[in-house]
Amino acid sequence: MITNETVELDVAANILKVLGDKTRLAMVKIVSENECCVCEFVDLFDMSQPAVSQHLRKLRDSGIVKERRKGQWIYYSLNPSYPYHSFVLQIIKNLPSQHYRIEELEAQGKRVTCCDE
Amino acid sequence: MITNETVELDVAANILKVLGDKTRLAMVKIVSENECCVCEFVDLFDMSQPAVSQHLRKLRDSGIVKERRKGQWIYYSLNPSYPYHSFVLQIIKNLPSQHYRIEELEAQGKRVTCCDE
DNA sequence: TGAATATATAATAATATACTTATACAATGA
DNA sequence: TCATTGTATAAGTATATTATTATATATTCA
Repeated sequence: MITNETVELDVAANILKVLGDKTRLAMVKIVSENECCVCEFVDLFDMSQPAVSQHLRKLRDSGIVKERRKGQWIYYSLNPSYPYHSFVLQIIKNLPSQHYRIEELEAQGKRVTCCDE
Repeated sequence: MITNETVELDVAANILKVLGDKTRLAMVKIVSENECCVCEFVDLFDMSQPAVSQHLRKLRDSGIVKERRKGQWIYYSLNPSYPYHSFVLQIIKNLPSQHYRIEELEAQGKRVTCCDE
């Protein structure tokens, strides 16, 4: 749901800066559709694990996404308690779904098993 | 008016990167409400003329804003023919109005006279 | 407890960004 | 035509960003 609250200029600029990177924008769209863990991003983006971690840290530090540890894995998802969550949703809603990427991972057997809990 | 067209990920990331700067985001919000020329931005942001010009160039090169020469002055405004115009509108619609800034300029007599044409 | 796996962090290097100063270009008006 | 004003561009510099490599931390399991 999209509300009509105004977002201060500098807050908005910071959010847009964090989202203004192709990798991070894709990450945000992906976690808005599927909870996802670090090693899956490594596969999805064909990128080193530290590089992925550092992008995720920016997203986490800003508050846009949150993490949830499950055993050895840390799952990332959109953070609905983020004060500017609806602003983020509004931005990503017109991005093409990235669900097909998750399906490709599954087809390759690379999706982390998380069917418990 | 906001349409529901999807915006490719890398296109969106580039737009967000351009808007992910406080000065440029303010510029875009301002020109969405008032056509504005370079020297006015210099006053508004208390910033050097070349710095302003370089920000405007990024906005112009991306297609987000357009320019119109009027005598010695060059006026900037949102570019409604930009293919992703509605995406930009959607982003800036929740930013606080910057019209008061223009009114302050007017009160100080610093608004460029553009009452002709 | 120790090895294996998942993730985070630190240090570093390459590149990008956003200013500054100096200068060029364009339009106006005496 | 020349001085003035508004704007753009070029060159240089300081800082920020994003990757890499190396290492640390955390969890699981034998």
